[in-house]
Amino acid sequence: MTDNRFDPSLSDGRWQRAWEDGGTFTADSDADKPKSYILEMFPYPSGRIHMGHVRNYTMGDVLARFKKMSGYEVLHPMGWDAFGMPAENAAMEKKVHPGAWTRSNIEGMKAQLKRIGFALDWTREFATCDPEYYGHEQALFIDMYEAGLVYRKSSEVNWDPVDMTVLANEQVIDGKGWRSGAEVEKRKLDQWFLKITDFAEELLAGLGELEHWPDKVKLMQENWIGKSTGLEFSFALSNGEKLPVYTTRPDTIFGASFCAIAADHPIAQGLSENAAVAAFIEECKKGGTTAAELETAEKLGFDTGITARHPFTGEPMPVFIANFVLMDYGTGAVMGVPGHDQRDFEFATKYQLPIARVVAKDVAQADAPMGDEAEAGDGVIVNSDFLDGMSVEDAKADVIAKAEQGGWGEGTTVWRLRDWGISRQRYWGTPIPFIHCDSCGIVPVPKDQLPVTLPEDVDFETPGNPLERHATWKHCACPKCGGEAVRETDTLDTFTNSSWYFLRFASQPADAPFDPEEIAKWMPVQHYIGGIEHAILHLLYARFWTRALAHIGKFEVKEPFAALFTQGMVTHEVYYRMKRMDLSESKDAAVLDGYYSPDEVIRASDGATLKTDGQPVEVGRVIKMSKSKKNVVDPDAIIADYGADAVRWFMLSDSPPERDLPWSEAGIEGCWRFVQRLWRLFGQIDDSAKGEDKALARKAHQAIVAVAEDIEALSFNKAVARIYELTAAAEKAESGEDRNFAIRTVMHLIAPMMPHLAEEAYAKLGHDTLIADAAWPEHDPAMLVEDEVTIAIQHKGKLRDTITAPKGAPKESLEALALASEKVQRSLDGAEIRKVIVVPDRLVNIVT
RNA sequence: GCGGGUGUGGCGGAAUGGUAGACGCCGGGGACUUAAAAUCCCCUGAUCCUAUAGAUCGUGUGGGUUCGAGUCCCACCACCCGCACCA
Repeated sequence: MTDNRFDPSLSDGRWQRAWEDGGTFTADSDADKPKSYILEMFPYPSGRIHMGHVRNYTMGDVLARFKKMSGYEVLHPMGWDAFGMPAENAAMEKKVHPGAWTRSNIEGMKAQLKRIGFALDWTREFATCDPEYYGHEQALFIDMYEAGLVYRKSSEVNWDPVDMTVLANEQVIDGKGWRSGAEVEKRKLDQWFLKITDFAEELLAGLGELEHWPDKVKLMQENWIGKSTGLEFSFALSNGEKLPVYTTRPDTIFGASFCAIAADHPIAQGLSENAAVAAFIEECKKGGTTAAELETAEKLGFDTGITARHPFTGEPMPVFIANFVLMDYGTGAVMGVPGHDQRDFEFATKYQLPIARVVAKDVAQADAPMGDEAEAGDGVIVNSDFLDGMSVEDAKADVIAKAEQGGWGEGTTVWRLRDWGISRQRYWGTPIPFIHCDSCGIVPVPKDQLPVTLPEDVDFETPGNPLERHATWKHCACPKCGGEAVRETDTLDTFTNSSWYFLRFASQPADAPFDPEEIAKWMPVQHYIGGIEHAILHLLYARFWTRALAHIGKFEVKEPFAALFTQGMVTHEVYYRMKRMDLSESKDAAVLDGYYSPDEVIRASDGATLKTDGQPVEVGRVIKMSKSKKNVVDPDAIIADYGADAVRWFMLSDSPPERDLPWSEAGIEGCWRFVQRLWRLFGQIDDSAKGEDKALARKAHQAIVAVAEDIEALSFNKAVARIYELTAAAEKAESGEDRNFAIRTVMHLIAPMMPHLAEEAYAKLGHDTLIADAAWPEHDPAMLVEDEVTIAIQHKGKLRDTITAPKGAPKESLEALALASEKVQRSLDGAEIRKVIVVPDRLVNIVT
């Protein structure tokens, strides 16, 4: 390489090999240093690394390298979330085995990651489709079964007719399969479940201790868990049956004027011999589930003719089948209090049921007429017999107490969270390690027979579960009685695989899923970084597995991730053309003709043209990179042009990490220029030069502290800005000891961010060790303090002048200096000074 | 509908209640060069202006607290995200 130009095509590989050969980033759990576990959400091996991965892993990498330089033993592993439907889809489309497809993708993506120079401990790499990994998962699953956390039940499931599989509630979006987009159907199947609801209270309470998680994510989980407290009680019905209902507002019980049950409630079903009832139930099922449809859906009811007896007044109330009552929440039946619940209000208005006021602002307002909507707010109870005058809270407690004393109801907690249905009728997943025996029932596979491995010879020509169709795989002997039996052919939801992988990274004995002593050394993960799209599913399941495993005595850790960071997406503007459908001039007649990728387009400051024909293309919004919009930039191509460090620097610059990062060609060019600028600067260290530059030295010491703080806070964009400032100051400075110090400081500060450049420069200075192993520079606290400060002088709230004063100058002298300013005097223009506010080392504000 | 977030130059964005626009990108001007690339220097919120000076306005809108508000409070607007008939 030439001296005045940094050549990443030579340097990147050289240092990547040096780190690998030296085991630089291999974590030693026996090291006598404080430990730090840095983890990014592991990728699904879909084929290629994309910019989103690069951004995610660059952030973790900077943290990991910085922690190492700061004296920590760092665990920064990588692996593959390798089970999942894309592999099966590929198998169907391309006629390759899911395993072969997955392995080849892993190989390619691993090479891509290495090309970016991530400080990963590859010795701990695994894929969740490795029999060793999923075998341990099967063992843990059996442990959970034995602890009573796994059960089977016949249940209505979300059936995806395209993927031919069951979906979790979380995987159904607006009534459609999250992956296939197909309309989801209801089916009854025998399913395996994990008792996540046993941990609902814990998972909710645990959120309170997660100080370093984004509030947004905690709130989303809180809403998902959905705790509510209230009263469950039964109405006596005119047909002799009992109708259990659940309410969060027992205080409004005197305002109840009807009952409503879900269309699939047993009582409704029992009446369905009546054609009118059956027709109404059918009508309720038709309603769409999209946001817009629900918003506008009219409240519909069918009067069953049955009446319910009010527990206090004894009054009969009509019982309706209603389309707005959900069977799978509470008891599937509600008491309708139209005055204080908006849905009940709409319903009562439509069917002309009484709307009584039982909550008012104060007792004097007891007879105030109701408006045109329900009053859900706080107040005092009125028109409610013994509750009159009580606060809402007191009345709730009182009614619950009365119900419990009277034995007709009890205070209960209801959760929105459902148990986790983990059965998938799919091939490419962890086989559920159980055997069905006609005489012994359900029998776990003995642990010494684990792993239950997937058969290799499967076909994907027909939809459905290949394990079910396989000629021999499912047939086996019962471990208990030795008779003929069949294996469970369901596999575990892929979210299971990602629910404990961080434990396996921390510790990987051959004969157990993990070693509790090693777990104790590394867990919890100190920084967990990934996309916001996992705010609920993955993060809740991982928290559940960790708690469940702790519950059955596997280790002490309760929460897996001490700090969570959700990074923004990498975005790019879209390029497209419209075409006209007809000859009219109306712009509305134009429809999308097609999208163009950034490398098909020449982008100028005032627009964009297509390379092939030189004609303009439309420049659209800046949105998430996606193949369908063609606004993707391939990391490999960029790295080939600019090297790994320029790309890494781009990922860290400008946008705060939690926000979206707009990719731009100009931006990466700028990063490339900075790489070369640093290279020239690093070449200017001259140890023979003499000369002081206290201001520069001070800047360098301040940067050491500030950049460290910024990295710890993951404010990479701020760290980048400070490094630019120090670089510019060092460039301008006269050569001498302090300049050399400043340049060496820059070299160390950029080492976590641009490690190849830093290593190359470090080696050029004659070091035969790695800068990756070097210590973060020490700072001199005395050098952090300026001895001169700039003081702002304000008058009438505006800046009039600035003066330079020694740090810590007394108020009186600052005031005198301020008043001595000619500009200030001009602004004052002889006005009478009423007050002077002096903030030491900051400003003087003169009030007239 | 409920909950949460965001709003600052042409763009990405800085700013413990104390000099708004750090830093980067774009743009303009200049130096070097036969030329280009590369590099370096200067300018770059708006308006006014008697123009190296000076003034006014300016952080979504309208109020408020304060000597002083991008920052705190109240009301509103726009956009984004999550949940959604959850009793």
